Amino acid sequence: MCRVEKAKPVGRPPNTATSAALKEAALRLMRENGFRKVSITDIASAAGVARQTLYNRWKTKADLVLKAVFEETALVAAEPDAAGEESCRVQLERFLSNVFRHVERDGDAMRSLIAAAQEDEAFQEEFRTRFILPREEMVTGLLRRAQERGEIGRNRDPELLSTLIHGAMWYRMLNGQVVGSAFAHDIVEEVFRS
Amino acid sequence: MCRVEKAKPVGRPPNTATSAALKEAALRLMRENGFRKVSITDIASAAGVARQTLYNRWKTKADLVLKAVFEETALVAAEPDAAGEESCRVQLERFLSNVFRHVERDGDAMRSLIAAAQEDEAFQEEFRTRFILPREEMVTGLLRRAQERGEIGRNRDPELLSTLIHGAMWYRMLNGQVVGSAFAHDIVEEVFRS
Amino acid sequence: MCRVEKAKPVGRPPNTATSAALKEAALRLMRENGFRKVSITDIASAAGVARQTLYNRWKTKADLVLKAVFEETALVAAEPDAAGEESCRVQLERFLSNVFRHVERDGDAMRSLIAAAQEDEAFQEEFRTRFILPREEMVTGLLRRAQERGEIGRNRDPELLSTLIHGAMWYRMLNGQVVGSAFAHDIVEEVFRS
Amino acid sequence: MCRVEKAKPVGRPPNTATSAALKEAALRLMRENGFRKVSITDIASAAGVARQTLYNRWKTKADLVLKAVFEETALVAAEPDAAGEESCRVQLERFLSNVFRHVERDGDAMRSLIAAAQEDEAFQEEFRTRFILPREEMVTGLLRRAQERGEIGRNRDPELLSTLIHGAMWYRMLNGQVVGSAFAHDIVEEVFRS
DNA sequence: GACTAACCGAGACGGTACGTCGTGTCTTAGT
DNA sequence: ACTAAGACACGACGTACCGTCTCGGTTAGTC
Repeated sequence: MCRVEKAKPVGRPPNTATSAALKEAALRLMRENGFRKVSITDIASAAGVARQTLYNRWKTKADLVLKAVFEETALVAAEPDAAGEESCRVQLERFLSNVFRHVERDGDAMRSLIAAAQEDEAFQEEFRTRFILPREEMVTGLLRRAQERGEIGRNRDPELLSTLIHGAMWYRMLNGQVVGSAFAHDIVEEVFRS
Repeated sequence: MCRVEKAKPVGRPPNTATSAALKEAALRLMRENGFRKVSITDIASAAGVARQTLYNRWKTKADLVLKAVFEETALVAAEPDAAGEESCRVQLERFLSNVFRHVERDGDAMRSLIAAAQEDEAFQEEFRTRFILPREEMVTGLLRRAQERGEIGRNRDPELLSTLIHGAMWYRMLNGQVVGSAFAHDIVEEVFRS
Repeated sequence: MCRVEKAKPVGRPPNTATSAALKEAALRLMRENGFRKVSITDIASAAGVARQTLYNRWKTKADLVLKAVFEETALVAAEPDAAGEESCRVQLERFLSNVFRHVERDGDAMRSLIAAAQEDEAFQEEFRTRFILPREEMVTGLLRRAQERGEIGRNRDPELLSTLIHGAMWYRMLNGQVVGSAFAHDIVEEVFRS
Repeated sequence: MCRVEKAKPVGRPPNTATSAALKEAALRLMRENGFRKVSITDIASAAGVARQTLYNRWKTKADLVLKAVFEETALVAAEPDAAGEESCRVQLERFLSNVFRHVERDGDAMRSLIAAAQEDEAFQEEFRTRFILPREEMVTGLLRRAQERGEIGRNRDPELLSTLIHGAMWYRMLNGQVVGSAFAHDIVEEVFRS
């Protein structure tokens, strides 16, 4: 029998407070000034930390910000776990409203991340796997349940619908337009029309 | 009394061939390496031109590329001028197919432009006015005609549909997925389902 | 017939005041703090100039300092042009006294340069060619004239004597000892003893 | 009454093999790459030892190397203990030949040490006391004996001669020229000429 | 035979300097 | 007036060492 022993770390362990300070500084500065405008030097000195320390933990600025955003939104985006009698339509609208509200706050950060992903293959991949796909699957899953319950027709394609929904959000966001609960309502209306 | 109708230019006029060479170099290099990876210095020296010459004609790298892309796509995106008996559905699908085919070639440039727009207010505005809105209106107009002809219901919202359509395209493009004629067909199917 | 036209410079010419300021700052800082302790950044900012400007003109800090020292000492080390009835012995003693007085002032800089030369082949070569050899030849020439005049014997080797003389100076200098006119006198005494 | 004769060490004593490994690695790396090019990190990892271990035993890289060189050359430079009938002239020539041969091997290390001494007061002092002065005194002593024996005149200054001799060696060494037995012979010839 | 102080490997961390790159502006001289 | 070439200030980049500091684990010699 073979138990996997977790690799025992040697040497001085990284100071978790330092990591936290860096993440916090990165998110704050990025929200204030945008991803591009913030330099690694800025983040490090805002966190009161040597620049090298940042390089010790993340490969790039994008890497750091990405991880920081993940941690923050991990909780926020908790699946509605839609039990009960509530209709999928209502659930979707509430989910979109929540997401859109979040975008109202962190939209600039997201825009910056999407922009950064366009210039960096590896970043793109990680962003997609850890951020985009999970959200896509939430919507796809919800729509599939709606199909099972007969709220939308058998002939509809949940994945295409999910692309349309997220695409609409991105399109508005990236064009500097508002995304709010009214927009969420309109989208749901269109998707669920008989 | 003497009014100056148009400022008569004195001195040596700008060499139009130079502008063309710069645009050509900019587009080529950007297609090969992406917007961010190409520096103004690169473009200028690829065109065999001094950097200042570039600054004399465009404010920024983004400005140059934007103008260059406009000129190239001006012809491509010529309005279908939808006369005749052809259904709007068919027209829309053909239009989307055309656009998508173009995206397959210049998608990287477009992605770069969209990314650049996220970090530059003025660029965003110009990109939106001269590139995005015209395309949006083409689709909106087409859908409105479809509504008049009864191809889609009175209760549908052409602008929302246009956002959904363009959004889907952007979403796929920015996530590094293919956009092809099959995708165009699926979208049209969804939009025109009764 | 082929006349060598001197390469006509194009573009904005380097600002000579900038070069002068950099050289001056470099020499001053090096005299105050020593070669190693002075960073390129220090020199550039002391001269009120961008760091890149320094890199545009000299390959390394050593390169800059070397050139600066050359220019300064070019005049100082003007050959005695030993005309007249004065004995070579007197001429040599005066020459050494002059050099030693100079060392009293710039000895630290010279020590730094010699040190730097030990870690950099190319620097060593240039230092040797442009600084050391000329001085060596002055002494060798003087001794050769002394030989012709019968002030020293035919069997003596001017080059060996020059090595002994300069070596003594270096040895004292590099060991932090004083080199003064008394030392010059003692050396000459030893060299010219019958 | 209890006087502490020597502080009795408690706890685990330093591993002597570790010190030896560090010294060996330091000398080897320095001979291969020169003093400046070798970092403390390099030495420590070449010896398979943590950096801190090095700092526990020596204050600086120079300190380590200096000590290591001392130990190695302590034996080499064993005084000729000039007994017997051999003339001082022969003894000096043999001594210089030995030293010069050693320089042929470890000259680069010595050059590096001399260079390092120019930038570090304390290092200079230690280098001088423990390395240079002993060698100087060997030569001075030898010359004084030569004077007593009448091999050189009463009016000569042994210390000046020693400075000339060592200076010549340094001068050649620091200028990247060879120092060999022929050079030793020439020097002795000059010193002992009547 | 257990205790305990020092040793030791490994790596975190704040610094400082490095050399390179790109941007936007400027200064020349030549067209 | 435009162009080619290049100077220049500025600011960010990623890397390399330095010297110090924390960890966890290991001895060697006393109690």
